[in-house]
Amino acid sequence: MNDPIRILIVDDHAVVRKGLAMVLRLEPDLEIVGEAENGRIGLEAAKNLNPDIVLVDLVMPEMDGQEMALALRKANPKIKIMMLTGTEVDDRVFDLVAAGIEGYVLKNIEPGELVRAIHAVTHGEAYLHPDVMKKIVGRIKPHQTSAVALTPREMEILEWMASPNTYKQIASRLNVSEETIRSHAKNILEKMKQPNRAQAVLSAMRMGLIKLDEVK
Amino acid sequence: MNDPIRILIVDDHAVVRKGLAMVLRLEPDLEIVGEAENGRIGLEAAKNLNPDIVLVDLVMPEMDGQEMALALRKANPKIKIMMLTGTEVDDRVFDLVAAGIEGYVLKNIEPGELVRAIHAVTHGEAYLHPDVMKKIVGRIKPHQTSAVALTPREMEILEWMASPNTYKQIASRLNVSEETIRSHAKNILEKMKQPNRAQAVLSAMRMGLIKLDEVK
DNA sequence: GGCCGCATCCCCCGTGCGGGGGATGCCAAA
DNA sequence: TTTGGCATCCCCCGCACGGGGGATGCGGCC
Repeated sequence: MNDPIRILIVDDHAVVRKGLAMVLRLEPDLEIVGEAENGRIGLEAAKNLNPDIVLVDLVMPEMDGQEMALALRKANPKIKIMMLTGTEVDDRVFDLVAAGIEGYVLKNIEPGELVRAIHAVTHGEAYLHPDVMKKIVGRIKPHQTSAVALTPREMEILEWMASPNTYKQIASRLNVSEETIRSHAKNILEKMKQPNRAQAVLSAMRMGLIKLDEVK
Repeated sequence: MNDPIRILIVDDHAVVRKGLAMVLRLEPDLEIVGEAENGRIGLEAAKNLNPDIVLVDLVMPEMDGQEMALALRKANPKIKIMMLTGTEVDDRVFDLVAAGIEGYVLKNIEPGELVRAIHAVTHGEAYLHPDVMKKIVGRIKPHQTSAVALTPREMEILEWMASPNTYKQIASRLNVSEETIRSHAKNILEKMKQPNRAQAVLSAMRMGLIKLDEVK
């Protein structure tokens, strides 16, 4: 096998630390290289020990898990971070996954599942607890409003409307008259019930008609 | 143990169906109750057989996996759906997870992993392939590009700029002169190097300064 | 053949907005 | 104390855009 996975545990409750360590030590390919009782100490320990992965409790005195995770991510992005928390999933998960935290598990996780999660995360995968996933997926589709019936040409124009180009510029790109573009735009705005170009684009994005990254 | 998990397999390739069935039959608590070679037949079969979970290939003739999944979800939301697809993850995953599909795995998945995925999904969890997860998480934080130094007031105005309100309307909401808003807007556009209000909003959204759902 | 959706093109008007130039008062840092 | 950032307010200009009214030709559908 490969080298063992080097783990740092950060939690303010000694029982939790010891419990985790005991469970994880049963696995031959896992190695506990350190423990810390708050974020500040944990951050220092992570810098010194350079573990493969850090298990961090979210709620801690002095420096909580979120603060520590963000700082550690900045200091050494190669160290994987697995957030541990109680049974509730609060809104901080969005900031955390956005910051690139690899793992997020609840403390009632089965030991075997935790081990699998650790393996997944150290192998570059992401492991999010089903409840976390549900929450994130829920945010993905805030409004799946009824699709608007746009013609293919209108869809094309709509994409161009998301670009910085003026109607005149769009017209010259598409080799048609500016009036044609304005005419399409008028129809689009009416169909989408939007007051102006900017709102139409935002609305289209909400409906999934336009992707944020594919703008001309 | 409990009753076995009743599985319906929907794939247009007989080899894939047989292969899957063979692998899954090795598990004592899994039972293959039916096979179908396209979405239309699969949909009927699902209604008749009432399986616990349906494994659906994404690309199929007649009625593809997405179409079938959405129809089945509508017809009987209690039947879990696990989408099977090739090696690439296309944009349809967003629609699928938004529609509440529980599982999404690539066909190169290890058999053991597939069995675990089936168990997870039938137990009410979500199982998304790591690449899918990455894509979804990536959408949460599209680009965390270098932040632009906006003053608090400018940030506030920027959020209002994403709304349908004209500068005059924003001004009256905030109890300041229209000129003040225009002045802030000018500074914002200059700082963000954007040609107009619409592009500034899009750019701000890309940078994560504005969230799509929190528009005034 | 008639109807209709679709894409193309045209005109006019009012106004929202971008870009340029200012000014004032406040507060904190130097 | 002076400087500089910040928020507020003012004026002018030109253009992009929204909203209203059209027209033409093409293709499919009944």
